[in-house]
Amino acid sequence: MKEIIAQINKIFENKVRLGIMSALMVNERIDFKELKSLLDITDGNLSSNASVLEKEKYIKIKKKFIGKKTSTIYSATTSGKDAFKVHLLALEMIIRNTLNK
Amino acid sequence: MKEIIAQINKIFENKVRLGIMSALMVNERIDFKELKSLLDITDGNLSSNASVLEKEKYIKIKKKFIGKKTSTIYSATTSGKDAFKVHLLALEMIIRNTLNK
DNA sequence: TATTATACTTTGAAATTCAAAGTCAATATA
DNA sequence: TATATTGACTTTGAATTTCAAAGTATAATA
Repeated sequence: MKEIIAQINKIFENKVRLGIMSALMVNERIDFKELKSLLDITDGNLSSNASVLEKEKYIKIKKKFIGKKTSTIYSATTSGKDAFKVHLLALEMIIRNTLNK
Repeated sequence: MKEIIAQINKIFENKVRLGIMSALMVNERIDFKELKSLLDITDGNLSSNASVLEKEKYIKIKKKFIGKKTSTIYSATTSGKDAFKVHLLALEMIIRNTLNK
């Protein structure tokens, strides 16, 4: 049990960050607006949680110009994807040992 | 996506509480010592997180005497089990949509 | 040239975390 | 028989985290 719990990554415990990572596993890149509407959260919440993931080097944040407007593009790093998989596998084990009991 | 994320229960985001609930889904009752060693956490951490679950009525905390020593016994309530299942099903959907991609 | 809109970021009050310190009864030791 | 010490927790509070309101910067519009 403790071995599985130890695989739980504190950074991914937060549901916004869980959502960001999940979205970035399926989509190679997503912009701010899209991610915000996908997760249905406030600007501040997305921005600050994305910063947490960036600080851990789990995602990359790039700013581009679409015409004259800026656009912020998010993508997961390889280490972010790997760390997230470890986290999900731990959750999967917990689920497997818990449901249908 | 937001519909799934909305099913994530803030109380169960914390890994100690996730571990407590998971253990109490599989075992009808567990005592303090057993749970502490199962999760490998400090006394204070177990005690305060169990209190959070009790306040939500997700678990019951009973004190018994084993000889002349007190023993604290934890068990999940029906509503606790139900809430935990909802949480795990949401995680399961995220995992299913995320892994092997 | 205001004013409003777009696209975020920063700030900080409120909530949460978790180990150290505290409580309290039982038992061992001097 | 005082008085440590142990066992089984609980409480406290400093440190960290959360997240929406306020702020910033540029562009479009009236």
